[in-house]
Amino acid sequence: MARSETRAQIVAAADRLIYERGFEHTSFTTIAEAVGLSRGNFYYHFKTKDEILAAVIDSRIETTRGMLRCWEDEAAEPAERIRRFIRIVETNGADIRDFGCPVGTLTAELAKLHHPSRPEAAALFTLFRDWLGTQFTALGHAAEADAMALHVLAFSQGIATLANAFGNEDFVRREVERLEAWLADCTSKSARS
Amino acid sequence: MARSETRAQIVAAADRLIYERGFEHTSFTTIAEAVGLSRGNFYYHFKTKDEILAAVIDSRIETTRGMLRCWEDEAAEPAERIRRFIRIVETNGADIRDFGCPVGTLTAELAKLHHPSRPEAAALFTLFRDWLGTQFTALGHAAEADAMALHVLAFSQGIATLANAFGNEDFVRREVERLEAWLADCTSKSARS
DNA sequence: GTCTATAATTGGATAGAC
DNA sequence: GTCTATCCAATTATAGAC
Repeated sequence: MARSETRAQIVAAADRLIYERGFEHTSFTTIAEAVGLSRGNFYYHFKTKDEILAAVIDSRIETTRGMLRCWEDEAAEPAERIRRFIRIVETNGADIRDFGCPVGTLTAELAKLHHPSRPEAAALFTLFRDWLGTQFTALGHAAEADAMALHVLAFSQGIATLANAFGNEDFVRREVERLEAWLADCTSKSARS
Repeated sequence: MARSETRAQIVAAADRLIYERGFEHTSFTTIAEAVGLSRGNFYYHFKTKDEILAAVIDSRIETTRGMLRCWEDEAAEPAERIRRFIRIVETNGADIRDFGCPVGTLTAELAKLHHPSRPEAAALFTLFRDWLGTQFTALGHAAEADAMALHVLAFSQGIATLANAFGNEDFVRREVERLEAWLADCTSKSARS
């Protein structure tokens, strides 16, 4: 198989495994087995475990950029775009109940490990933060755009954490509605002014 | 040293280490060194790593119960009690920025590991959930008490996650104020009725 | 109750044949 | 580009002396 193709398969498998089992608990053996590769061959593609993690984070950054672009294409209204973000805790409900938020749980794990890739993982958060900030600026809240972006980000992280802990669907729906009501309130305020 | 005394020391060291480094990344060696004990002696007190985790969770449950009782003693007003809870993200600001919330990060890790002690870790969340629910009921919101408790719990989890990711103090203060404003709004509504 | 010594396993990582 | 064989360090865990 072509070098880049195998590499892509490794990154895809590692991405999923790291999400489901955590970085530390994901071994070379596990990833190699998932791809159907020998451990020896593995080292031809990645020299160290940290290299795989870096590749996975890069891949997630690209995927996230694509998703944000997609939301921009699908919705012209900033408020509707923000709603797309808010609803991912429902869209990815099953995964979040089982494994939490991929960004939040990875960032938390890397913080505890003092891992060198920690800033890159946090950059995933920054991607959402900046994108949400841009939408709030477009809504006419330039001065508080970043604060509002962080609020939405934090709120959805909290929902993800408790959804994972309790597996309660009603709770997720209720909190999403609460956050959407808050957003609607912001929107009406900007429309009024 | 007396059996129970050494055991208590082990649990205290393991508690802190698991919080700072995560459960999987905390080895017997690390805990033994922290207590100043040989690895061999260690097995006299705890047969398996899972046993230590169970003891740590039990200890956290007791500590939490004590903290909740303390808040009840210090504040008679339910709203003030809830405010004590909301402010722990500031009170424990430094730890949360470095290691996240001890309950949220442990629950998330154990979920990914499919660890048998997962329910016990979630019980820590339930402790706060029920206590907050009791306070909201006392505030005259019996019907929505649990939903409001979960809201406060989720909100503070979100703050902890982002505080850990970004290390932003302003953000924490702002979000705590936002949550306190929400609480004040609830209180005024119950006062009016 | 604490120690040293050691087994058994798994982890990351390398060398070299094909 | 993929394999097998191997190394080394760290991990959980046990046996038995003191």
